[in-house]
Parts: sequence; C-alpha cells; structure tokens
Amino acid sequence: MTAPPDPPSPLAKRRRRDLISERIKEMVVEQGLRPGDRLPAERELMARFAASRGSVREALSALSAQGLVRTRTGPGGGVFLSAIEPARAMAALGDAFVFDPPSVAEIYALRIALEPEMAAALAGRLDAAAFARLEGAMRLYDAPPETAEEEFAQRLAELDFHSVLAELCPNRLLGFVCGFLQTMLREMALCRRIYDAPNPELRDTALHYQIRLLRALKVGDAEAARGVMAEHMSAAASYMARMEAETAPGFLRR
Amino acid sequence: MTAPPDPPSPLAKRRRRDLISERIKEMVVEQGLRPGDRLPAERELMARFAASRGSVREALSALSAQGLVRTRTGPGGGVFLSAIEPARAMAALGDAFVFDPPSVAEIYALRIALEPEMAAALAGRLDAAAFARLEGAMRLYDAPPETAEEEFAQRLAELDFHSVLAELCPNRLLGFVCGFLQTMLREMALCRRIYDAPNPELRDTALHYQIRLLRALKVGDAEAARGVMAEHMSAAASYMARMEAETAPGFLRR
DNA sequence: AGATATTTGTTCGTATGTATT
DNA sequence: TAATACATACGAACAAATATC
Repeated sequence: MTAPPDPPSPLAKRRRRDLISERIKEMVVEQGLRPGDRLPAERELMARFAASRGSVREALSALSAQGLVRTRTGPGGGVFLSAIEPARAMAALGDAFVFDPPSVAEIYALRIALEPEMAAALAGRLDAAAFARLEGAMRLYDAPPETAEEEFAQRLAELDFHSVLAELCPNRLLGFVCGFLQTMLREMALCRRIYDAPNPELRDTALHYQIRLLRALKVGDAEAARGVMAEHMSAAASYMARMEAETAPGFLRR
Repeated sequence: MTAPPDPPSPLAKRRRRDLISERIKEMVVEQGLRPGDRLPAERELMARFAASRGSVREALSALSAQGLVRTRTGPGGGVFLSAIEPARAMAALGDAFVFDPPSVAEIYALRIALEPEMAAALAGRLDAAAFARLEGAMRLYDAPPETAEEEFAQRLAELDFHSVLAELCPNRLLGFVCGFLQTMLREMALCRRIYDAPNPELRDTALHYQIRLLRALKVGDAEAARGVMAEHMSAAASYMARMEAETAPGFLRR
C-alpha cells in the first residue's frame, strides 16, 4: 500500500512546499513566536502537515533563504526563528529591481524627500557612542580629488557616512529605506562608473556639511539638521544628474 | 605539521544550497539573462555544480521563494527567470519587520515625505486609462460612517485609491515604497482594529481631496497636486496619531 | 576524552501528475 | 490517444554536526 502523494486538497494548483511554508508562518504569528524560539523538528512538521521530509525541507529552505529561520544540527538543535538582517532584506529587495533598475535620478527623488527627515529625526537623540561612530565614518578630504579613482573613493566614503546615519535612525523603517537607497547607489557606482572625472565643484558645497550636520544634531536643532541635509541632497542630486547626462546613456543600466 | 582545525576555505561554513543559489544568480547577471529566459535543466545544474538533485532543488526552491524563478512542468518546461512581482517583494519586506513592526506614526513619517512627491510626479503624466482606473478606485461617501465597520471599510478603500496612484507612479521605486507603506497600514488595520469609532472629522477635510487631486493631475499642475496630497497626508497622520493614542497601547503590536 | 544520541544535511532511487508533441 | 520530458513528491539511507553522559 503506497501513501497517496496527492491528498484531496481543494487548491491542487498550489505547490506543497508553498503551502507548508505558509502554514509555518501562520504558526509563528498565531503562537506569537519570537526570534530565537525553536520550531518543531522536521519529523514533527512531517507528521503535522502529512508531508514527506523533502517537502518539509523545501519549505524550511525557502524560509531559510528569506533569512527567517536558521538551523542548527545536533541534539538541542533544530530550526530557530531569526530576525531578518537589514542587509539581507536590502539585497533581496535589490533583486526585485534587477531587471528594471531605477535611474540615479529616481533614487535621488527619494533621498531628497527622506534623508532630511532622517536628519531631523536624529537631532538630539544620539549618545556619545553614536557620535563616535559618525566621526569615525566622517572623512574630510583636505585635497580635492585629483583622479577619477579618488573621486570615486570619496563618493563611496560619503555614502558610508550616510549609512551610519541610517543605522542610527530611531525610525527603523525610515533608516531601512535610506540605507537601501544608499546600497543601490553603491552598486550602481561600482557597475556604471558614474564618477568619471574628478569634480571639485560638489566638494566645495559639501566639504563641511558633515560638520555642520553633526553640530546641529548635537545641539538638537532638528530644523537646522533638516536644512543642512536638504541642501546637501539637492546639490548632490543635481551633480549626479549632470554626471548621468554625460555618461554614455543606456550603458549597462546596472 | 597538523592541519589547522579551521578549514582553509572561508566558505566552508556555508551551506550547499546557498552556494548553489549564489552561483545561479551570478550566472544570471554574467550571461545577462532576462525574465522569461530559461535556466539550464536540473540535470545540467547538477552536473555544473557537482551537486545532487536535492541540493539543486533546494537552491531553486530558495530562488523560487524569492519569486526570482518560476517553474513550468511539461516538455519545454523548466526553470524560467521571472521579474519579482511587487506584491511578493512587499510581502517579503514585511516579513523583515514582523518581529519589530514600525508604529503607525513611523509609517506616516514616510508617507508625508513621499506621497506628495508621488502626486507631483504623476501630474500631467496620466492617460485616459489611468484616470479611468483612478476614478474606479475613488469612493466618495455621501454619508459619514455610522459604524466602526463603515469607518474601517472607508479607510481601506482610501488606501486602495492611494495604491492605484502608487502603481501608476512613473518612478517605480517611489511607487513601490509608497505601495509598501500602504500594505503595512492595511495589515495593521486588520490586526489592530485601529479604527475603533466612526469619526466624521477627518472625512470633512478629506472628503473631496480625491477630486481636487485628480483635477490637479489632469491639468498637469504638479505643485497643486503636491499641495493637496501634503495637506491630506498631514491631516491623516494627526488623525492616526490620535487614534493610536486612544487605542490600548502595546496591544498586539501587529 | 570518548561514546552515544539527536537533529539537520546530503544523496539516491522511485513513483506520479501534467503539459507538450 | 500515446509517448515523452519535466517537475513534484515520497521514502530510505547515510553523513555531518553537536549536544550530553
């Protein structure tokens, strides 16, 4: 007697593994499980869902690929819930745009709207450790970039400074979106080489904006922080727009 | 000399399926594959990566869970690249915040910053079909909500109207983020029942903003569209803030 | 330190459903 | 309709990791 591989499911169209991962997710929210909590062992899941080990494993594998669970072998091991790391979520989100990547201008449309808000939200809410991190990420280039390589490195370093701000943002959703935009710009910079020529112009306006920003954040002046960031963002946006126009259009959109 | 306890390969810890899905992704970008293109059959992948069927399947399952590939049965079937559907990406992104969901106020901080930009970007860029869709999603309630159920339904319908705007947004990144914020609000509304009591107050200010918005969009007046949306967003935000304060605090954060 | 038990990780073989030809 | 090719699913076995005794 062979076990029927296809139970009389009403939704025969859906795949077994998808159903199982759905039900596991439901189980998580219903039981209010938290990161670190352990899920039932594979054997038990097999019994509960009347599925083979392979199907259960494929479902778990899908969740694991999402970063929602981690597995450990050995006794006391098993499948454990895990908070999804922001970096992983950003990578996955980037995959959603691989075939149709946004332009630099489109990314900056969001940065202009969001990063000033982020700066305002940070004002007066940072402790000494946070300022230490920010100052560590701060780079004040005394010399203007002489080569395209230097220009490139300076732009990347500036993105890193903004990413520290994003990590510190008390509104984690806002911080996540800003961090994601910065990640996109980093990848595009690597692939498109948008920073062709050294360009001292942006540097003049941006040179000490980091200092001005930190000062406003320390004093707790949200409006000033917002203003500094807004100024810097629109300067960077128009600079990037000009760069994008000069770059060979349609060249390796990603 | 004994072999070091740590294997020389820094990747020795990584699981087989993760390595395989990484390499498949690399293959995609290297060969410049597009949605609809077919990946090598499982057998070929098994040969190329020197892995068993199960491992290859788990890797593909992971990609499939991400929505990056779809499988079709039958001859000529196989694994095909697929553009990730926005709805799927939003769901996955939502999973990244399950254990630490943002508050309504945090979501609105982003909506206030972004949706006016979205409105401005849409001005003068919609065709007749788009306006038909928007008018189809438009609900002008002649009667103020009498019950909590009605209030609830009206808020959801309003979110739907905004989601149509997001889908039409020429800046797809901006549209995606706005759509995601609306999805989060929808889920939270379902779980938290934040709309407890009917409240005609918001309705008075918001009653005909949809008409004013559509008019500005038709004329192509970006500034007017931005203004209408900004006004509506801040009204909705302060309304939600009051609702959130009245709702039992910390009740089922999700 | 070593044996053992427990749990996931990997591989193989096989059967079945389904869509194309 | 029948043959075919592929994905889907099941089951069994062994390997690897990691606790506890």
